Amino acid sequence: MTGRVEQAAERLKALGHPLRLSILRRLVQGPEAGTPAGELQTRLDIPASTLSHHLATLADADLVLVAREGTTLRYRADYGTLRALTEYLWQDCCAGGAADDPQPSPCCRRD
Amino acid sequence: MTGRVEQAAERLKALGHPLRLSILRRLVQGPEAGTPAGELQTRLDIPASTLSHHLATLADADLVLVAREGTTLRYRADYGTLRALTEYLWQDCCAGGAADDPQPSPCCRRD
DNA sequence: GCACTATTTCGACAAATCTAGAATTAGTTC
DNA sequence: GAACTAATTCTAGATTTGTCGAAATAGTGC
Repeated sequence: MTGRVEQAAERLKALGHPLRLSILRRLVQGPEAGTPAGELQTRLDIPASTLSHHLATLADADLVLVAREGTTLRYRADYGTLRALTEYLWQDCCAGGAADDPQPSPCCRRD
Repeated sequence: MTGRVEQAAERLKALGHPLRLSILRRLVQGPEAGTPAGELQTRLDIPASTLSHHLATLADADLVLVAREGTTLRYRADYGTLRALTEYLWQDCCAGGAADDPQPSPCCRRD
């Protein structure tokens, strides 16, 4: 019974850490099939347990998906969730979220 | 000497709290001149000190601006920062941030 | 300056988060 | 099943965050 605001907040919070944002960037840049956790660990140069902790946070927020391939786990970005989140944030910023104020806010005016 | 990733993470983190997200929504929906802190307090029905704390967090992240008007402080959304943030997040999600992977990720494909 | 209102800052406590070494689980290969 | 690799879970300590009452500050009007 988690509301829209709560869910969006949870996901934004999950993105609100330099390491997790870096992880997501790598995943987006990596192959569509996903990037092995070990490769992330090597690239980011952090302890495996720390990485695993952050990956779990991202997965809990439905921002990344996992698939096992032998002994390695491949992580990849969940573009559906990411798109929904950016759209929500955008509407929050531009239209005030609800429908009771149809005209766009100044945020939308691009010069 | 704060990098782009760190700054984006700080701002996403600031948005990553239900109350702060609700505050921002109210500000976006409110008048362009800004919404008095007292009005936010009444609407959200939370202690003034708690609200002030969250407003400070949003202000520290440059997500909101303040202007004094007599004894009241009017808060309003900083659309410039919000737009930059959503754009950064969007590019992070769609193009991998850097220029070493020009073609868009599946995230951009809208059906 | 005094009373009054609006809002912030201080202080304290509980709860959540971050980090990372150690132990454990999952899977493969022989 | 033993040895090996990949990754997670456990555990603990340090730090940060969230909450909110009490006290302080900023501004207005008499």
